[in-house]
Amino acid sequence: MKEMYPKNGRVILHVDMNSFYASVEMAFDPDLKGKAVAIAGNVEERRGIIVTCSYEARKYGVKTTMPLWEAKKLCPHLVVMKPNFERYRAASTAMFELLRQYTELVEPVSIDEGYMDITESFSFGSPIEIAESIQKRILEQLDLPCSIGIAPNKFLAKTASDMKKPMGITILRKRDIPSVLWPLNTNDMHGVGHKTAEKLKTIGIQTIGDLAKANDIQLKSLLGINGIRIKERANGVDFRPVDPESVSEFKSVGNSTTLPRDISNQQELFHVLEGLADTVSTRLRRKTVMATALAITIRYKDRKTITKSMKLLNPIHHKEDISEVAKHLFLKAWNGDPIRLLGITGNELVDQDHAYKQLDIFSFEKDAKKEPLLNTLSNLREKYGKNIIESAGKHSKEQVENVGTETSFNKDFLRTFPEKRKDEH
DNA sequence: TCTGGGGTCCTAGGACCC
DNA sequence: TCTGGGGTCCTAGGACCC
Repeated sequence: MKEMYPKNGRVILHVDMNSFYASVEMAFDPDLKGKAVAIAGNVEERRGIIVTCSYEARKYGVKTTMPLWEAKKLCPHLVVMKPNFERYRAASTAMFELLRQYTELVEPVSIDEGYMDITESFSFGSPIEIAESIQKRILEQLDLPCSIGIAPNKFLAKTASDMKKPMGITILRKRDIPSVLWPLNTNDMHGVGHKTAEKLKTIGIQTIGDLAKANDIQLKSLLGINGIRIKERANGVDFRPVDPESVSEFKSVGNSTTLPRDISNQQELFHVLEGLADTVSTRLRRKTVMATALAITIRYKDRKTITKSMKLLNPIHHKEDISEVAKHLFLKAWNGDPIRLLGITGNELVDQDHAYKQLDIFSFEKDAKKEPLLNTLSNLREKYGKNIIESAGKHSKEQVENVGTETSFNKDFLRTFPEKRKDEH
């Protein structure tokens, strides 16, 4: 089996859990086995959609992202459940622990799938023996089905795991590419969605094989750097390493909600924002990070979606601060129309300890940690116009100190200000 | 009475700097 | 006699994925 791969080639597995949420519910309550089960968001409200469904439900045409009412029409006896994320997280943790018994090189990509680099794991057997062992043990120990792809890189492994569901094991070798990969339509490719597939059609590219042979210049002008990348993938080229650390390097934390009805009353909307800020605050703290930038999302009833974002002078994680900045952004973005969805996202996250250390360097007030940091850029902008650095520079010393007492911002601000200016030349 | 909620990455224009 | 060519940062929006 080993000589199947080039001497210095890698062996990558992609482990993909089959209809994960529904399978976890069935493992939890075996009475559900064999039934048409669907997990749906917003079950008791309108606009619920199918998040995952069992293979029995799929037989009736029920699909992921389908509106709930439509799924019920197709399958009247559908068992609809709300998601139990704690259960799924627990199952996910157990699954990844099992994978790590074969190698440390395990990269979770989402709650229900991950890559493994088993190039050095030959002591556990051939790649296919390892895949069989993993699949069998996940089924026996967790009562959960999965599909596994075996290939020389991530893209091909991911493609392979998708080819046989449920409970498949598929090997995709480089030499299989022309016969297996190339006949497929481009939008079957991971990384090519509806829009890209449509664009590709305009230059006569329908299949992955067409893409593999496409003209670089034309692709680049049509799709930018992504055009080149998907062409490489279509040729089975993908050098991305399996990175076990990537999972802990999250870059944003957000919360959004579709309102039970479209709302245009500002007080109600503010109340929603406060709830979202509370959730984001809790999630930030749980991850012991703070946000250095904040964004809000507004979706109107015609589904037009806009975002408004802002970088902050200091990292925040208190709900009061998040709420305040979010409302500020909201008022700048909202055109007064009825709103369907609101969201808040914290971006440019920094480690909490690191954030406090920075405050210490600026010899921040001793009680700074007790009081919410009402010293965001938005406050200062509201008081002193849009360019706080410039306008503050024109204030007298007393005025600047006034800013400080009102916003508990003074020392930080005064020390940061001169450093912001680069040397003249 | 169509289309949730969690994310990542990329692009493009304007401001600003040297 | 009004104007170049880098570069970074910020913001908005789009595409994609599970």
